[in-house]
Amino acid sequence: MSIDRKKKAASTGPQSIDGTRSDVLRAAAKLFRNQGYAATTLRQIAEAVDVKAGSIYYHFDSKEQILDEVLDTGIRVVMNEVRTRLDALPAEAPCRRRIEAAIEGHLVGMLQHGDFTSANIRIYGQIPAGPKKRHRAVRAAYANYWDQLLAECQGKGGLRADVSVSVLRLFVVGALNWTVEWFDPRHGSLEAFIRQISAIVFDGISPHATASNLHRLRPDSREQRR
Amino acid sequence: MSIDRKKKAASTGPQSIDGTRSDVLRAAAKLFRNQGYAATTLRQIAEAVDVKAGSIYYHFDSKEQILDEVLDTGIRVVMNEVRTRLDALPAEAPCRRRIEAAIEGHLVGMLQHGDFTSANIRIYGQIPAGPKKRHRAVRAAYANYWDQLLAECQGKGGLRADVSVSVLRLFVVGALNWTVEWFDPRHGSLEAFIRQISAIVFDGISPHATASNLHRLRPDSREQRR
DNA sequence: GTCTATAAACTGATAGAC
DNA sequence: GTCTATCAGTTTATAGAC
Repeated sequence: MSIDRKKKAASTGPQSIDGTRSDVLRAAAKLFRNQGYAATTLRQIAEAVDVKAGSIYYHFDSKEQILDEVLDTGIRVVMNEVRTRLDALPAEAPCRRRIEAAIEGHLVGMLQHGDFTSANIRIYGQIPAGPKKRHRAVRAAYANYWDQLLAECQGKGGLRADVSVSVLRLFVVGALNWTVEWFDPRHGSLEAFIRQISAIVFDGISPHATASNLHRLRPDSREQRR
Repeated sequence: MSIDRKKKAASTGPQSIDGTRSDVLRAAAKLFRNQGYAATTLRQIAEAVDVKAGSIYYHFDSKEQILDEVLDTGIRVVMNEVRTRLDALPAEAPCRRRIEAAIEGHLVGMLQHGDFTSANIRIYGQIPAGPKKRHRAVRAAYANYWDQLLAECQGKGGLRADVSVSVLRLFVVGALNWTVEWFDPRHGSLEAFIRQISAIVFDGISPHATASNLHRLRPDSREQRR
């Protein structure tokens, strides 16, 4: 029996160094992401970390407490990546560079902690009222962080002014959030992906005179305009 | 008892004219959206349409069959709105206008059938393998529809060429999908919203010389560039 | 810290009356 | 078409042994 445990723990790899408690959170995030909160049973979480269901109650008071921690982690890892990059920029950095740094941090945070961030995004609209209300403050803080960045840039003329900051933030962060659902590292590096997404966010899908499509500016290959 | 039924049916409004079967689908879509598939019980669906749980099995073979129809409806209503608008355009319509029509159709379809479309987006990643596999063809057909539109435009130079069609489609459709999670009609009309979203999708968040921010082009109010 | 055993409630689905 | 009654299985959470 203890032999079985050691074997499984070894196959679980270096994740187990933090102990059962963190293992439960990681397993829960993955299951919440792929099945939803209500559909995930404590027995499934327990089995994933090679423990019996009853043992979980030594580390957590309830299933809802596990949910609380998974939700908060999903936002905090992203916020940390964004804040780190923005704090590293010089104070006089132009808006485009600052927003690029925020986009990069958001994407890196999302894609490197996919189970926590994807679980957060997927299940937030489906959880009970209690956890939803408790988690709201963490979400609001992150939204506020973006709003301040964007509002400052819009005030300086570094951001389009015909759309409100809140709509810009909801659109951009929403679009970034969704990339975790379809980004595939087999189709290219994360760095290249970040550059592409940044380009679309800043300049849209319209054709631009970039190095890779300059040839399109020859009149005969241009689409007819009206 | 039959009095109670009539009273409830009247309060349910004109939705009931299609009969219990459609009522079940509408109620299921709403519950799936807000609680997830597994968390929604047949008893909850039954209660929402003022019927007993056992009665649902007269109209549907299983809970999974209800899921199948809710999922398919969520994509089909959107695809119909998009196709209707594109088919109404003249054959020589420029790419910008065609893509604008697709964006408008997608947003109208999503926001006017919010429970079906939001349920689809929210729970697709969390449902059992059977329904997921069955639904895949409907999703692929819609993705293909966008890909053909975008590929044709990119070939004509009507779309930026430094990002692949599939990434452009995934980003744009993903961003549009997410708007159903935050669009609030109290903050403005649907028409104005569509114009704003189209503007961001085509030209990005960078400042532009539009009528509403021309004053920003005065040199002294412009952000310092480097 | 983890286990077993169990309580109390709920689940999808079926059978048969009306 | 809808109802009631019920089956067999599952759920979260608890109690107490080790």
